[in-house]
Amino acid sequence: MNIKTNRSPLDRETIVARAIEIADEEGVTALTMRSLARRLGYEVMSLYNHIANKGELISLMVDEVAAEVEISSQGPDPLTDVRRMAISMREALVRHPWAPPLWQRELPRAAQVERMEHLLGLLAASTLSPDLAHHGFHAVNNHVLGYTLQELEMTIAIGTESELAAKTQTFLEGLSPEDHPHAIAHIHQHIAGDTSSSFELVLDLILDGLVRLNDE
Amino acid sequence: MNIKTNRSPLDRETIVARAIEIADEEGVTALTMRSLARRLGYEVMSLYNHIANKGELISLMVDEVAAEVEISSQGPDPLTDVRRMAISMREALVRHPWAPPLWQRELPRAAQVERMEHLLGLLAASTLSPDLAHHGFHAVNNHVLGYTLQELEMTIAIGTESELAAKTQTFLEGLSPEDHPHAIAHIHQHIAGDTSSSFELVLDLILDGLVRLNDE
DNA sequence: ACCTGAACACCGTTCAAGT
DNA sequence: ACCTGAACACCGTTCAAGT
Repeated sequence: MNIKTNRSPLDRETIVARAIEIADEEGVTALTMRSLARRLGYEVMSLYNHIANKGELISLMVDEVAAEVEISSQGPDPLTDVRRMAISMREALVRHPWAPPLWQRELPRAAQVERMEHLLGLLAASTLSPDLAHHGFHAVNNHVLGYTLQELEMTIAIGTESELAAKTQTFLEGLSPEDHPHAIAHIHQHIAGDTSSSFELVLDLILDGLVRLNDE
Repeated sequence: MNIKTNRSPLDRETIVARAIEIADEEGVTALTMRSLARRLGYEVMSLYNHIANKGELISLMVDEVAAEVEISSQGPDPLTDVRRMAISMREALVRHPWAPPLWQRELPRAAQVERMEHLLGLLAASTLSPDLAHHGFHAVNNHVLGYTLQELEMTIAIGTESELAAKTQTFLEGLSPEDHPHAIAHIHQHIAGDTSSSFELVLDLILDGLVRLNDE
């Protein structure tokens, strides 16, 4: 009796879905071909019948996160839709904290291309010049990615997880108030602060700046 | 005769320096404890007499890059110095393309803290409100990091390296002009474009936006 | 105090063999 | 066509032994 029951048939889609589960629950470092196979109820080598290698797996996982980004097109004007997509992208990235560092390591796949195409379309439909639309695409993209990336690192280091919070605490105590007053104040602002409003503040700053530059 | 000649004595400083050499020349993936030991002329295990583990090594390497960022304070006004530091930071990151993805994975070390302290000091000395100074720190930081990160990925994927350029070429050909006109145009803009002027354009957009928001 | 040989517990991946 | 046992070539790291 070789056939194990209670296991779904193996295909790319379910492999990627389980891989995302592991990464969400236990972090990317816990995602190995072996741990993935174990969760699926198959042997490691079976995975290679459906994906070329781990790099392809990760690329597929990232594209699945990209697919969660809302394609917005109902706004009163194109830049409002750009704004909504930026917020939706941040939400998707926060849902999958392992994704930001891997976001653009491979060439974009289907969902990523779709998101990119739509975002560029919105910018082209706006009042922005082609040149500013190009810069705007990257400015928005980088802001979302950079902000989320740093926010997640900060949350990991400072958040309520007692173990790492202690590490940060000893770090903070290592800073002398006379030598590093601003750094100390900055970290305290973080512990008290509301990050998501700060995200939108800078996002609007960028969008407004683009429009202003365009109208000059 | 156990003593090998022609090798510098082992210490943290030279270990980190050689590690950076390997990463610069052959990429981070080529940096293993074994390859590092080989370059130093020692055995692998000797490294552990000077550094705790590979994580600490990488953290030390990143701090060395942070030390290359110019601490600017001669400008006509504080925000000009902020601008200069942002440009200097980008230059340091471009010099060490492996650094951006690792930039804030660990708690900041001495040089990183110094850079942070000075940057925050400049923002505090500017006309910006404490709140906007806080947001400004992250906006500038994220822009530099995000922009450099995406620029480096793009360069790797699109640059003159024939092998990967071909990969991008087939990717481009996979996009149909009727379905993805904007994406195709965007990539062509990249191949032709001047990235470093775009970096400064968005940087100024952010700095001007902060001042404007502050003066409202 | 610093260096190192041997070994351990992992990785991703290949290949030939099974059904 | 898909699954898998055994094996390979790597990792980072530990520990006891050397000097």
